[in-house]
Amino acid sequence: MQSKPTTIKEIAKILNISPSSVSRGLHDHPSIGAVTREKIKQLAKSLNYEPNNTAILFQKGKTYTIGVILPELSEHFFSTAISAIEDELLKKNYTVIFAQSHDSYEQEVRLVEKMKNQRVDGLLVSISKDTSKFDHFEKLSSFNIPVVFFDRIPPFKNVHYVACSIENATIKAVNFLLKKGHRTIAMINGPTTLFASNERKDGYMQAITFNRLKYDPSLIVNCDLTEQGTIDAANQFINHKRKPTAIVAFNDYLALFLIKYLKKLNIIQDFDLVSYANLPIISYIDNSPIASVEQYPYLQGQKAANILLDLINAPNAENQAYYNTIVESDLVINEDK
Amino acid sequence: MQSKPTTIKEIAKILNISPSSVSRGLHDHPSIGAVTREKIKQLAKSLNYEPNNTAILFQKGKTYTIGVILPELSEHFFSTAISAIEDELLKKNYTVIFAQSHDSYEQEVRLVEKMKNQRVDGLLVSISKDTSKFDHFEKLSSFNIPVVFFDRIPPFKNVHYVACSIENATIKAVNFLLKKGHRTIAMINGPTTLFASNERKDGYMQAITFNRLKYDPSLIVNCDLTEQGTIDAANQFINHKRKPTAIVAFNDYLALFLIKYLKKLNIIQDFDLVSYANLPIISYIDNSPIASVEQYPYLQGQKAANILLDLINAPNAENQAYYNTIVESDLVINEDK
DNA sequence: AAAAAACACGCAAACGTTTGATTAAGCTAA
DNA sequence: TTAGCTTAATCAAACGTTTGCGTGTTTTTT
Repeated sequence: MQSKPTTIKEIAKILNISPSSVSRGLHDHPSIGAVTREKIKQLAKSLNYEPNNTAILFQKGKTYTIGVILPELSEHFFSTAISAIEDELLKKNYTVIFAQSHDSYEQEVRLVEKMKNQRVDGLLVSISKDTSKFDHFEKLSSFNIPVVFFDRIPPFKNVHYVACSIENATIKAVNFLLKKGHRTIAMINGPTTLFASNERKDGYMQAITFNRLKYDPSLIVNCDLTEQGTIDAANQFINHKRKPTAIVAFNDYLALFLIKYLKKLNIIQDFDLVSYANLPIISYIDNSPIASVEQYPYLQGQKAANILLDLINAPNAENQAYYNTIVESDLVINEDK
Repeated sequence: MQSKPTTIKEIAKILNISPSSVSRGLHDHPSIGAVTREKIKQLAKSLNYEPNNTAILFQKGKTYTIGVILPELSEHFFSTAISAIEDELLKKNYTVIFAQSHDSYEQEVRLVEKMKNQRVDGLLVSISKDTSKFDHFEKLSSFNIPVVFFDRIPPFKNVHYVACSIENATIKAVNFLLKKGHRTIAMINGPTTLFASNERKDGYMQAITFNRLKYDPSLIVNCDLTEQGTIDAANQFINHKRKPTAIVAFNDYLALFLIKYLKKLNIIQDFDLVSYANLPIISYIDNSPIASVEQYPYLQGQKAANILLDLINAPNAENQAYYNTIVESDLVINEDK
């Protein structure tokens, strides 16, 4: 028994009134009398009437749907962020559709195109590692589809974005290590192509120079984020003429590789580690970083979602300022250490 | 400059042909001549024509959209599963919308309702911990919306599902421990209300009795999945007259709690641990479980997605059998140990 | 050369809902 | 009484696309 869903027309026919009256009745429009309104609502209920969303969306030219494009959903950072986005948008009765770029620029371009065809009301994006051109996003503005970037953002200001101040956090992190007495602090950074790598480097340099120490460029090593890359980087420090006593790792994944390797060499106790939080359970690990930069993915997701809603509902889509929101990241000290 | 999107009608008007011909031309319908077809396609391209999806969906009464409802996206298991689902459905040009029940039955009911209103073509669901009634899903079948459950499935056969054989995996796990010489094996199980708990218990009992050992019910302790609950359970074993030499933990989260506690008591070396994999990096932990039951979330997601597509495109939605797919889970031995 | 078939396209309805314009009836105030 | 107002409802168009059916023209077949 495949009951076709009830429609407004059917209700109208049964009640011998017009479909428009039914529509208005269901929406409490003042021009429908109380008696008729109740009759409509009761019949609708008893027939299990459910508005046909596709019809409404089509009619209104609005989809109440937000697209989310991010590199990799199975990374904890992103799954937490999108979890927040969904929670936030559900409250406002928006629907979330999402897709993963898998860190491929071409895929990202395709997905943006697809989202546009889906007529999303707006887009939340964390860009792929490969993305250095942004035409595919600019095209959206001519269709009046607002975009808010989060966490992985383009390197310029004239877009809406939410991100963490990795630079400030890095300053805090290095200061913390300096205060603990460390004088030779190394950093295993990400690829130079990443904006995030530059921020870390800048923060590091600022902290060092502010404390009137000499900045030694050879203490920052870039790495490709793989396990082998991390090992190679570590080797440079271990054999360094000024052997560091503390290491700042680009993220928790690198920190894990590093810990594993240093343990194997049995020199883990020679270093204090600081990392940037991606993994929830890293604190359970022995010899885990003594401090961690928390980037608040849930908060970032929340804020990005709300900014997007603001933009969608802004009356004057014209000449409005760009939202450039910075979520202050915090240095979380691992108590056990 | 907010260019309104081009429509088929406009193209038709410019070319002085009917909208139907344009539509057919764009779809390579045989009844449109090659010349006209090319003219249509070229103009469409130059005007940046993009089909209005909402109109198409409305017209076809199909949304090419799949809903996914799961308890908690930020759990690694689920983010991996949905990652697979998205990858799989994107290939077939379906769109994914999702929502989290946050393990609340009421929320789940609401979400099912919402998905139905969205007119999804099908639903993939991992049920909440609280769910013991299933009317909200049964309602869907009268609207011809197929549902495939994965991982967290209802406790009966007359639905479509994909899940892991936790029972078999548990047998393997216990056998593995027995082969290692353990004779007193404890289990920290989940709440008795969970189907997953019963499976583990059944597997445990089968392995024990098959090996002609005596089953001691006091060696299985149920726990509420919290840290304190785990500690309470552990204490029962530690003070047990037959102190176990191996412990099977309900999942990696419990294993973490357990490891932390046993380390604190400095008796971690007295136990061999086995757990069920939820966390990707648990193997990096010292004293981590010596073996782990892998439940293949990516594979489960893939299979569930494909089954759903089969159901959606099945010509005879009537009297067809239920897909009851079991993904064999494997016991992964942690090599380092 | 006539009949049949193939081709190329147009017409109009349909999908379900919303909404501006319109109307008819009853009521109020001068 | 009559113009004006309120109330309660209807009408019809519109959103963009698809599709069954019809039709006129050309080509093929016999």
